[in-house]
Amino acid sequence: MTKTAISPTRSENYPEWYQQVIKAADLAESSVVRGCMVIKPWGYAIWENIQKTLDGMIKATGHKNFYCPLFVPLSFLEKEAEHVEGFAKECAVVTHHRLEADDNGKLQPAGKLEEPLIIRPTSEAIIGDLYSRWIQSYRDLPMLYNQWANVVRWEMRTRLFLRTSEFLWQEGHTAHATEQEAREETLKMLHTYVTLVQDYLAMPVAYGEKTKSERFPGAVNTYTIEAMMQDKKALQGGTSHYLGQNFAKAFNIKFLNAQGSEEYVHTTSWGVTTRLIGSLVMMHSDDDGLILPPKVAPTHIVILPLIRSEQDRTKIMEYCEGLLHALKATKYNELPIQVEIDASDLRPGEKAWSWVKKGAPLRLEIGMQEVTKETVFLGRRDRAYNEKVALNKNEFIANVASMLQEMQQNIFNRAKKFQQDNTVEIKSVDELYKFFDPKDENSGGFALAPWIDEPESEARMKQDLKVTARVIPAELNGKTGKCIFTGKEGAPYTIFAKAY
RNA sequence: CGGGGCAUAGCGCAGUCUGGUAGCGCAUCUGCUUUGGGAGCAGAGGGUCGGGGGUUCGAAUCCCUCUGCCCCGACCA
Repeated sequence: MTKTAISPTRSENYPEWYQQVIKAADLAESSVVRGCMVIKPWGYAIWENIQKTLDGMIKATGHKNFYCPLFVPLSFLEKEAEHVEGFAKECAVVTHHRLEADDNGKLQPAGKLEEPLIIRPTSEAIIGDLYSRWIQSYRDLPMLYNQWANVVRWEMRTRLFLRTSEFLWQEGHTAHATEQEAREETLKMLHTYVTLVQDYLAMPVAYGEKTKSERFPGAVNTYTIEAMMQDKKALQGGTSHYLGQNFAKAFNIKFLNAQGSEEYVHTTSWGVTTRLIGSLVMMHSDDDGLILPPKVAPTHIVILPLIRSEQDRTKIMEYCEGLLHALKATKYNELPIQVEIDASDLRPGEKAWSWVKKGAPLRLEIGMQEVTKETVFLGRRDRAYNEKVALNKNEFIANVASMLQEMQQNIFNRAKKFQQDNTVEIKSVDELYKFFDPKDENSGGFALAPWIDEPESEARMKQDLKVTARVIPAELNGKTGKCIFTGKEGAPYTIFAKAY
């Protein structure tokens, strides 16, 4: 029986384990403000790494960053009927612009606004208004902009990173002359997200189109990336929408084409959020805490000096500094390797465990033995804690980048295997009900079944099994079969799962 | 908005039924001893018991009221 750093373990209580990992890794904590979180430096550094990588990808595909206001006039939101219906219930509304002390000295809102302002739940509305003025001619198209921002959705129930009232994201908004071009853009960005999560966050995903009921309010088509967590539930990691001319018509976004006649543009929008950090935690971590894929880790290698007697201090620290500089001069994933010496005076065991819980990929314990023998004593986060090895210092430095890459690949492979092992093709309603057996806690996963998208069977699954249609996997290239509910032919294979 | 809970030290809790000087664990601080698998011992600091009102000689405890939060449901990146 081995003691784990995180209690409870995943098998004992998965949701509580998730909260404890976040706490132990010092990623974030909940704020005094209901439903909001404070993202702490280690968590924010992960977000900055995701941002840096994705921002590069967004720019490489021809987009430019801009920034729009936090506030959206209420009347703007009203313009697209489905859109407002989808978001109305979760809007935070600003009605006043001043505070005045009342007779009891309590501050009261004063200065009522003529028109209430909505704190953006998403920015289609305000950007629709901008684009209607910015776009006049076919020469203005395509308009390819992205913004990094915070948004607020007043959710009923919140969980750190997975669903908070305020969250950080990027939202791309593009306008195109033709439907075909806008559709290509939608899919291009979907694939950008697939690359980001798979190659960078080491998260295998199923990707493709959403079913009708899961569509973004106001979209013609919604595409998604869906990841499987270690409790076999699905988590939507990002979306890309083809909005057709819905927003163009609502906001009057028109252009003169080359032939001199007026047309509505076709728009898209796409986004990923700080939720990615939540899925990263739930997909890769273990009962000892966070496990970070090296590409996203703020610190790749932590050097832990073990100073037994003061007379050794200078020698050990010099050796550590030398190691630090040599490692910093090496590159992984085309960027300098991030190395840190933890010189805090915690006890060795405690210090090492704190970095295990934070998910640092490599730990180097350095004492007099290493100094004398010119070695490093290495612990890897993808191996057991006590599986440490002594390696020649120079060999380690020479091989460190490939070691990190091997870890990155291992982490992806392990998650991929888990997803594959828990994805099952379903041929009948009976099989579906067996797969999601409510009496068996270990049941479930991704059920791949041919299905005609209609409300009756969808409601039935949700009611009986708490299961929803997650995605029609694009990898199957439109493969169809006999709908398991209606028996109709031509039903697209669809992934069903319990979802976050 | 429906149903159920909770509010006591920085964090987690006991004490409330049955009223009688505010407790425990962790964390913090100090000292000594330890240190290559999460240290031990000794000591110290820290709370108008969520707010307001009432009953009482006396209220964390009983009554009224207000506020905030959590869980289950509907909503959701």
